[in-house]
Amino acid sequence: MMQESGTETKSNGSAIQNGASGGNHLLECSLREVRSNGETPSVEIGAADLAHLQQQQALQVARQLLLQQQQQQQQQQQQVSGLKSPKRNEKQPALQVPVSVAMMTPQVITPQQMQQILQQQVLTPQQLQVLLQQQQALMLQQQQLQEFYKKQQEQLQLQLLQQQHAGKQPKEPQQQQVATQQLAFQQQLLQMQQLQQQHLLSLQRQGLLTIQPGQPTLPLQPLAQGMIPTELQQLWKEVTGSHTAEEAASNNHSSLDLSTTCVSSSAPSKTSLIINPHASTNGQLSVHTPKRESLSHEEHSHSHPLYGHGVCKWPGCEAVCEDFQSFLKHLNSEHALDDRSTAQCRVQMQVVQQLELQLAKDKERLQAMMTHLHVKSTEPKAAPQPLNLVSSVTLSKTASEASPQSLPHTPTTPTAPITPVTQGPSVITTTSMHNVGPIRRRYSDKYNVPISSADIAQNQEFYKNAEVRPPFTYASLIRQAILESPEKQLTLNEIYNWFTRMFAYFRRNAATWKNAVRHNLSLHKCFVRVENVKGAVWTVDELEFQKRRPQKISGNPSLIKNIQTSHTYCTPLNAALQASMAENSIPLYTTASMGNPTLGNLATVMREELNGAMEHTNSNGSDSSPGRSPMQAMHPVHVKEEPLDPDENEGPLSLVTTANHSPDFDHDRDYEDEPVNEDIE
DNA sequence: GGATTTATAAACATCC
DNA sequence: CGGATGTTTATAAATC
Repeated sequence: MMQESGTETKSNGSAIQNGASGGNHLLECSLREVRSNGETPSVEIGAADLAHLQQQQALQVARQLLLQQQQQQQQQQQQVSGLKSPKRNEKQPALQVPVSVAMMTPQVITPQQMQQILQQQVLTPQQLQVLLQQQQALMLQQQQLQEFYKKQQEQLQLQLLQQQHAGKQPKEPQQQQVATQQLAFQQQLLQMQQLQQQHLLSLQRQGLLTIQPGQPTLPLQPLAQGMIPTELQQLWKEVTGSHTAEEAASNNHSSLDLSTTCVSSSAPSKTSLIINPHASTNGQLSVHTPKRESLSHEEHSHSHPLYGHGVCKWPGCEAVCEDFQSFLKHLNSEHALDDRSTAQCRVQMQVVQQLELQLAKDKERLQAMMTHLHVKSTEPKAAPQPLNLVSSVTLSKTASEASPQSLPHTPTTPTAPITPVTQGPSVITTTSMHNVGPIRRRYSDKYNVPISSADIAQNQEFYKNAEVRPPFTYASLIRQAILESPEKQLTLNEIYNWFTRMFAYFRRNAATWKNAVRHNLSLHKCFVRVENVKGAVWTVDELEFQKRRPQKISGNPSLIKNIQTSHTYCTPLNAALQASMAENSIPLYTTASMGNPTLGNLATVMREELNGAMEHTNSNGSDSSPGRSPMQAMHPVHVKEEPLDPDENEGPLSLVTTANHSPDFDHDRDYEDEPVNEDIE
C-alpha cells in the first residue's frame, strides 16, 4: 500500500561507514578450525599422541560397530534381493565409504513388499508396525554414527596436522581436549548400548518381545552391537512364530519377488509410508538400486558379518556352523529369499534406523559436551551460561520438530527427484523427504530466543552435511551469520553464502530460501541495512532482536502457565520416565508412545527435558552440569515440550542475558531513529 | 476463534 | 534488458 515510502522507515538512517568488509573471508574456514586453532597454537607431541591413540581406539571400536551392523544389514539385503540379480560392483573398501551402502539399503525393499510381508506374517500389523517404526529410527541412528565416525576421523587428521605444524611446544589444553573428546566419544558409545538395551526392555514391556530365560541372548559385545541381534532374535521368534521357529526355512521358493515388485499394490498403507517414505514418494527409486550388492561371499569369506565364532549371526538364528562353507550352505538354505527373511531384513533395517536416530541425538550431546568443555577451558569469562541455557531450551524444543518432516507425515512429493548428490553422507533416507519445496514448517521457536553461536556451532557439522532442515528461523540464522562475521556485518550475498556453507539443506531450492532471507531482512527491524562504500551490508540490531517477542516470555504469568500445562501434558510419561531414569537414565517407549514412529525420540526428549529440569533445580550455577545438552537435532516428535526448567520462571533471564552477547550493538540504536518502538513492540 | 509468528510466494521497485 | 537486491503484500500453517 505504501510501496514508495516504505523504505525510509527502515533503511540507512545513518550509514556506518566502515568501508572494508574484507574480513569476511575468515568465514571460509570452518568453525571447527577456528575453534580448535584459535587459542591453541601448539601441541605437545607425546601427550597428544597418547590421546590421539586413545581416540583412535575409540574410533576403531566405532568403526567395527558400524561395519558389523552395516554388513549384517547388507548381507541380509543380499539374501533378500541380491540372490536374484547377483550383479555386483564391488564398490569401495567398506571402510572408506560405509555410508553409501547404508544409504541405499533402505530403498531395497519397497513398501509394497513390506506390505505383503505384513500380510503374511504372524504378528499383528500393529505389532509389526510398531517394531518397524522403532527400527527405522535405529537405522537412522546408524547413519549418524557413521557420519560421526567420519567426522572423528577428520578431526583426528586435523589434530595430527596441528601437531605436525605446531609441533614442539608443550600444549596442555589441546591434549586435554583430545582426551576429552575421546572420553566423550566412548561415553557416547556406551550410552548407545544402554539405549539399545532400553529399547529391548521396552519391547519386552510391550509384550512384543518375550525373552525366555533359557534362551541365550547373544553375548553383549562391548559396544552397542550385541544388542541388536539379541533384540532381533526375539523379534524373529515372534515374526516367525508360526513357522515353527527356526526350521521353516526350507521354503526356499520365495513367494516374494522383491526385485520386481514395485508399483503393483502401491496403496500406500500407513506402514509403507512410515517404513520407507522415500520409496513411497518415489517408487522407482526403491526398485532400481542394483548397486547395493557389493558383498560377495569371497570378499567376506574371512569375516562374514553373518558368521562369527562358528555361529550364524543371522538375527535370531544362531545355528552352529563348523566352517565357513557349511555356514554358506546354511545361509543359502535357511535364510533364502522368502517372506521370513524379508521381514527379518526389514526389521533389521528398522533397528539400524532407530539406532541412527538415537545416535544423532547422542552425537549432538557429545558435541555439546565437547564444546562446553572447550569453551570453558579457553574462555572462562564469557559467561556463556545463561546464553546457552536459553538457547538450548529453544533448540531442543525446536529441534524436536525438525525431523518430524522426515518421518511420518508430509506426504509431499519431491519437487525434483532426489539428486543422489548428497555428498554429505548418509542422509538420503532421512532427508529425502524434506527436499520438498513448500513445506511450511513452523519452528516453534516460540521463545524465539536467538540462537547463540554455540548452538549453531555445536550442530553445524551435522547440518553441514545432512540435508536436514535446521530448526531455526530464518531470522535466527541470518543473525547468526552476521554475528559470526568479523565485522558483524554481511552483504546479502555473504549471507547467502553462509547459508549454503553451513547448511546442506540450503544448497537446494535457492530461489525459495533466498527470497525468504531477503524477506526476513526487510521485514524484521532487527536487521539493519547499512550503506557501505562498496554497497550495503546488513547488521543486527540486537536489542530489536530481543524485543521481537517480548511479553510472551519475560517471566510473565503466561509463561508459567504454559510450563505448568506442559507439565501436565507430560505427566503420564513422567512416572515411567523417572522410574527408568532411576535405573538407567534412559526412558522408554511407553505404551502411549508406541504407536508413534518417533517414540524413541520422544522418550529422549522427555528425558532431556527432565534431566534439564532436575539439573537446574539441583545445581544452580555449578559449572558441573554440562549435561544440559543444547540440542538434539533429530527429534522427530511433535511434542509440546515446554521447557521444564524451573529457571524459566525467572523469566527475564532468558531474554536479557543474550543481550550481552555483542555489546557492539549498543550504538546501533543510533540509526534506529525510526518511529519504531510503538507499533508492534 | 482471534492474534501472532513464521514460511513461502510473488509482485514490484531500484540499482548496476 | 537482466540480474541482484530490497520492499511489500498475500496466504498458509503453527502456535499461543
